Amino acid sequence: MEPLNCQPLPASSARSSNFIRDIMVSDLDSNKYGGRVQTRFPPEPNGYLHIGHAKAIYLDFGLADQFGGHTNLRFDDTNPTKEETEYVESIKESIRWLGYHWDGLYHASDYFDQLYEWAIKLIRMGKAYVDDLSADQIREYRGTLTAPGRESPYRQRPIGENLNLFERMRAGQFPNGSRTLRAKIDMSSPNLNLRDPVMYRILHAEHHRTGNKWCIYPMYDYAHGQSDAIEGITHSMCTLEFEDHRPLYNWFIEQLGIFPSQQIEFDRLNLTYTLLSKRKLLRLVSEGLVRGWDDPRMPTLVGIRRRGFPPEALRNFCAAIGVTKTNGTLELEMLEHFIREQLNHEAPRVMAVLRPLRLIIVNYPEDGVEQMEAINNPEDPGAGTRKVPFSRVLYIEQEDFREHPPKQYYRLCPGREVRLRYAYFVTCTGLVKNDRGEIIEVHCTYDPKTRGGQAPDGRKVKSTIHWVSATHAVDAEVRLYEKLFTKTDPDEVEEGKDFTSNLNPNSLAIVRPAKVEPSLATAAVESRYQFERLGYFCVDPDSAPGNLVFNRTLALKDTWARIEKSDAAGR
RNA sequence: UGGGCCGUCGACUAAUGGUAGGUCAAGUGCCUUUGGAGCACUUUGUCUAGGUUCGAAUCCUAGCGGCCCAGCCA
Repeated sequence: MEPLNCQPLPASSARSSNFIRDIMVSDLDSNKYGGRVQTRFPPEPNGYLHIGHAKAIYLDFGLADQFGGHTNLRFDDTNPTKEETEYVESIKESIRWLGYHWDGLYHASDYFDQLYEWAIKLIRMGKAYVDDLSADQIREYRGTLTAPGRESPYRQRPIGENLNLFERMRAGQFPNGSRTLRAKIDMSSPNLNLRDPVMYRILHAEHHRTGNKWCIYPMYDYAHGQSDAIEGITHSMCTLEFEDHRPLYNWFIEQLGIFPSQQIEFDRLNLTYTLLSKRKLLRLVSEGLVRGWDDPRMPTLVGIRRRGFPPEALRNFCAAIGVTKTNGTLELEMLEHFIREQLNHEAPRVMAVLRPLRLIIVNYPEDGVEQMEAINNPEDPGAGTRKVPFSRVLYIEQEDFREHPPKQYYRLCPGREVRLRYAYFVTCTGLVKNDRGEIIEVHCTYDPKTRGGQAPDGRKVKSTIHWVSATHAVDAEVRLYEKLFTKTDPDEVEEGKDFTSNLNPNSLAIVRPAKVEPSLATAAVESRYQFERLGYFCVDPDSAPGNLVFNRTLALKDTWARIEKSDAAGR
């Protein structure tokens, strides 16, 4: 057979091999699955997807795609007490947002009937039995990591009795927890998962899809592999902690003689300054430590989206980080790099002033207004230009003026000439302070011959600063985000404390009103911009006409900040 | 201390017995109408000890270190 891996791969994935791709290539070469690659993404609908899932999605969908394969979306809904339909739509929406499309849409619950039949088959084969032990007793009988378990007294129950009892379990004749169906494997196995694992438990609970049809529900281990087999999944990827489950995954498939799906485990994504545990994220939300699941500081996909991370950047990130079986933690900076790279490429530039300082051009006509031509995106000539109104009174950034400039500070200060981006050279001639000694106004003269930003005599200025025209500017609320936690490992805490003690008190700062150029007045929700010299910003869903709200996605890399920092450290 | 998995620059990841390479981070310089972006250069690495081999990150042995497993969660 012609190896499919000879086909050119998409540019984004044209990098070195990884062990999963190697397995796929080898399976294709050996024709193990008739030339097919079929994967699945199996979220449990009990919470929101996070950046860790983005990696799984990238692998499940992306890898299959590279070999012309297919990917199913399968909701792993075997526990009605935890799962809710409200999560289903959000999960689907996040997958679509990331840019992926599933082939089949299934639920583990679609297979409850088949799973039940297979359970009966295993009972008939003498490979499963109904156990009357309580949860506590089962734990006791299971043994420990170092000591073997003991067989349940019900283990040798006759097949007919097992059949009868299991049927009555299903019929609802027994209360929750009173009995289970267990696989009969090996109570002395060093792998705890093989010590007669529970296949079914009694749960008198309404299921979000099957309603009250069932009161017994399959466990993950009994449901997952068989669901894979039913769908003809060839490569079933999951995270490392399931390695110990693989022998069980294979055991059910072998006993049942069904399609031999194979489970492949990879390393979960860990990021510095980031928590990716559903339980802890839930605490942040329920205790009001963030504003919700889609708070832009959250690592959830809905949060990241609201923050303004482009989906393409996430895909590039996943492609770059690779996949292995090594447990590690990625530096957040790696993620941020791919966000900036994408945004630099696609975000239109605009001017906005976060902390306005009035600048008056004393030699400019009182009511003069000019439309200055500005480039929308220097990285993309096709993005064209726009007009930005200029007038006598402007706002500049407070940070861009110093009465007493430190060394290496190139921005505006008394006597210094700088360029106003896309406008004129201006020279500071004076300043005005209030009673408290704060600078409230800067006075400048402009050189009319430098219109557009070039001096005909060829003289240079050391810096260019951004501005908005005071009369034309639009007010906006700007939400500035920083890392949610102060420690690279948010779980690193003193005795008696938990991760909430590592919350960064400055993770959200609201600036209001910021002054933005008028072209932003009609900016659509979710559209992404670069505020020149400041960073990348996007329009928050809270935004409305006349009430603009922006989120800072990420600040630009700031060489000056680094100079200041190392300067302070050096002193 | 039963079992499983894993150890390559500060971080992540390639090299599939044959030149230890890439990305991020850090640093230096160039360039610049964003102190952005870009470009160039630089620093740092095969857990340890033996062994096999002409040749070992790769194979073998023994250590050391890390992660996971005792839910009727997934």
